[in-house]
Amino acid sequence: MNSPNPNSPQPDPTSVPPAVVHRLSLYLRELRHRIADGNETTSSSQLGRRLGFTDAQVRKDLAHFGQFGHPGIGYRCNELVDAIRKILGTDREWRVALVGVGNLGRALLGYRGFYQQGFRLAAAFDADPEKVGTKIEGVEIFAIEDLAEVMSTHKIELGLVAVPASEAQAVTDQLVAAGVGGIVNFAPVTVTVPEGVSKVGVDLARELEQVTFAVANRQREQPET
Amino acid sequence: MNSPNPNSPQPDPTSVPPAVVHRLSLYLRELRHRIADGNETTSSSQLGRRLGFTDAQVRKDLAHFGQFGHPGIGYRCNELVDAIRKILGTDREWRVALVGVGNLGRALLGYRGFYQQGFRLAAAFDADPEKVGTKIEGVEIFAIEDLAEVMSTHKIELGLVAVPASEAQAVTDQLVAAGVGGIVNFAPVTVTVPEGVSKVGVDLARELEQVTFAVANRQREQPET
DNA sequence: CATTGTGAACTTATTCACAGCC
DNA sequence: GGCTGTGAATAAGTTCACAATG
Repeated sequence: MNSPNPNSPQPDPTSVPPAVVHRLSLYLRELRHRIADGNETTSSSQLGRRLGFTDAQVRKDLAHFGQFGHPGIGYRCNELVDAIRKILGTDREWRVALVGVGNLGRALLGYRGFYQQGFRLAAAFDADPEKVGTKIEGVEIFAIEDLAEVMSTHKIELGLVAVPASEAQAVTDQLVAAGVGGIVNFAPVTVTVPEGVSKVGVDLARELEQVTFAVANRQREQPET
Repeated sequence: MNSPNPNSPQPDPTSVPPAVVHRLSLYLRELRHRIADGNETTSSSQLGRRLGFTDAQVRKDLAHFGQFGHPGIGYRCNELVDAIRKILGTDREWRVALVGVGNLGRALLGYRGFYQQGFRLAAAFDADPEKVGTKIEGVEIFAIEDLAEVMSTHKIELGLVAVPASEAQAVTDQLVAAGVGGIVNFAPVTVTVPEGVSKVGVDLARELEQVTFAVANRQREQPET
């Protein structure tokens, strides 16, 4: 191990466990906070302690992708941030569309965290003709019928699905047909996507259920996924 | 195995892996959809196929908590829904408070899925004096200074943290001091809670990062956590 | 001398496969 | 025949522990 050479392991990324990717983005977030606090370097044990993992876990996770540390020193925050962004693919901007401008959809349009991480909400869609043609948070709202065309002209790569459960699969199908690479589904239903399209589900009530289970069973705090 | 007897295994719930609890709430959601579609029963293989797991996985997960199935028949949907709700602790109402009535906070106040699953948003808090005293979606907004008192008079058990990252730890501490059993943290920072309090983190940008990783590395669809 | 990266040991989770049942 | 529950087998993930290093 000498000067960081991210080209050493570089394994088949298909074999990286999803849990590792989850933690990676947690490391990224924590590194940014450390930088904001004026730190130049950090270590696997520091990162681990802060996040509820062991130091070995942090190192093993990173080892999937290369060598980023400096023995005796730890990790240089900026260096590691850049490396993780590259791994996650967030070292560039991504154009994102939202479908469903309800309560949650509006919140997503206004969420500044997306912008800060390089996600550009370039278009929104809604079935309500009243909303079509208006702008919310500077994002124009289009009719669902125009989805394919707008997606193409705006070069959208990712979709956020924030429609009622009953509409989620149909909307997902349309996004996929329009060539989206992945979606985040906020509807409380499991949608299916073809192979080669990726998918993450966020269900707010389900998150609360994880807490009620723990409270009802008086468990101890879980590390953050 | 005969008539379901949920009292057989009934193991130390502390030993149940978090991943099992995640899937449990997915089973619950899917069961409800099946009931809504008019089905009386389902099977581990049907549930599994729909959700992207094996049938054995579904059965093993349930086996942590008892015996709920009927050989040759499968699971009676209503029966299993009741059992899972009991396990998750959602067989009763939970009183929930929201801290931070910004974009996301307002969306959470208006989210009907919470109500449907038995979560009652009984109070909201915000630092902005303009908002204090008003109501959004029928929920009254209080000053953060009054948090402890309001939490107690409204018998709040769970908290939703939807404040900026810089405030999240302080708010969490106040909720914990007010006796909350668990929190869902929407701020993009890892907060710490004492043992005995449970915590779930939801970071919208992180969810998108899981997708960009998959797209950037052309992976295949992941089963839903 | 603090800290990484990593093989080996261990632990946990998933799948297999089949007896028992409807 | 179809399906559950479960012990045994397998696979995956985590931690240990230590040689290598700036």
